[in-house]
Order: sequence, then C-alpha cells, then structure tokens
Amino acid sequence: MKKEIPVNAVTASTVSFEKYEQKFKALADQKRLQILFELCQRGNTCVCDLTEIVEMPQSKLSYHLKILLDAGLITKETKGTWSYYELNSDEIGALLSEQLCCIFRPNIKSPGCC
Amino acid sequence: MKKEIPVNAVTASTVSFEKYEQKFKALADQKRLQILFELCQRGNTCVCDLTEIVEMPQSKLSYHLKILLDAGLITKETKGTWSYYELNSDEIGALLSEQLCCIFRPNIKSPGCC
DNA sequence: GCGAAACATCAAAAAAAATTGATTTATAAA
DNA sequence: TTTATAAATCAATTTTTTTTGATGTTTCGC
Repeated sequence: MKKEIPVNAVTASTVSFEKYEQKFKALADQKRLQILFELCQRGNTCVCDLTEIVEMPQSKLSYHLKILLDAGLITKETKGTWSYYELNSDEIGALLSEQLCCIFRPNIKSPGCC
Repeated sequence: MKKEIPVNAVTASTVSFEKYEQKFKALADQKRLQILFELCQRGNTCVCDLTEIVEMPQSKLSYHLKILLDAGLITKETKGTWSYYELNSDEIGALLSEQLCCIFRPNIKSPGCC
C-alpha cells in the first residue's frame, strides 16, 4: 500500500525554513556579498555607480540586485531614471551575528554593534 | 593590449568573502537547515538515526552532511561503524544572529541566547 | 575468514542558478 | 517629437548543484 499523505513529514518548522533558504541563498555568493558590503559603506547608492564599483555588466548586476531585493536584504527607491539601492539593516541584523554585521557596517559605531 | 594583472581588482575584503560564501551556501538549503535544526535538538546524533528523522536516502544525507562539515557548521566523530554528527555551536554563533541562533537552540536556556 | 551493517564515494542524469548579449520600458533632455 | 540614458527583462547557453542508484571501505559479530 502506498503511503498516505505524510501528516508529520512537513512540520511547522520545516515550512519556516523556506524563507531562510531564500535569504541564505541570496547571501551565498561572493558578488552579492560584495554588493552588500559596498552598499553598507556607501549607503543609498545608484545602480549606475554600483556597476563601476563592483565591475560587472549592467544586466548581471540587475540580476543579482533582484535576488537581494526579493530576499529582503536590500531596499529600492526609484528617482526618475535612476534606481537607488540601500541595505536593509533590520533584516541583516535579524539574520547575522553581531560580528558579521560589523563586516557589513565597518564605519558606523552603532550602539548594538561592534 | 591585454589587461595586466588587475592589482586592485581583488581586495582583501573580496578574498574574505570566499569563506562566507561557502558557509552561506551550506545554509542555503531547506534540507540542510532541517539537519542543523535536528542536530540542535538532539545533540550528538548517529547518521543511521538521522536518516529516519529527516527522511532521505543514506547517500543523499551523506552528501549534505559533507557540505555542512566542510563549511565547519557541524563536527563529526566516528565510533566503530557509526558516525556521530554534532552542531558546531561556535561557528553557528559566530555567523547567525541571536534570534536565529534560537531557532537552532530551542531547548537550551544559554545565558547569551534566548 | 565470512557476511552484514554503517557510511562514504562515484558516475551519470536531472534540476537549478548564473552569464551573456539583445531587447524593452520608462524617463528626461534637446 | 526625437534622442539618449538608466535599468529591467528575456531567451539561449553555460556552469553549478543536487539527486540517484551502484559500488567501495571499514568495522563488527559470528
């Protein structure tokens, strides 16, 4: 006989791993980590500037920014033809250790960090 | 003329992203997050038990355990034919926020956590 | 020694993610 | 209105990761 719907195969905790998977996937790439690092150092930054800073073609950068945005790690604001991206410190802080947050916050002497 | 070795293309910070990429890659999978979660709840656990708990074929589990092990997120100890895996709390703590650590430490009332 | 159990490893196939260059959309400036 | 710029999207390709089932290795009990 075939197994019926496995009632306890997917627990509440299993389901919640989904969102963390997405966030960690977004972090699981050197280029995206560099983007986060640069956004951290520069604050609100225009895509056109970022292209030069991280040295990648526009479409590629756009692809990676979308992944970070969808994961909620950065925020986006459009002004005319320009798009500005910024680190979502709350999300980063909720996800990463203080010492790791420091890597993404090297210049700021915030009370809870460093 | 070809570009010479790009001296400042790879900065110190870029290089260090490598190790984080590996760790986040290891975390970027629901099944591996579940393994970490279970290891957390059960402490030192045998692979044969884990196979049943996480409901995956042995070779698949072995594959995922290796990824976690290589990333330093878990430790391994062999006793005879059995292999026991355990969470590397130091690494997890160095990487993840306290609130996230709590997910991987639901039963323990450690001072710095929860 | 022989067979069984616990894991790891391997190679092939499948699935997912990243890269590329071209195209599209939207705004702004001439 | 035409043109240029910024950025997103798309489709095709390449690369990486995951899955699968089989095989190899080690250790233990007989």
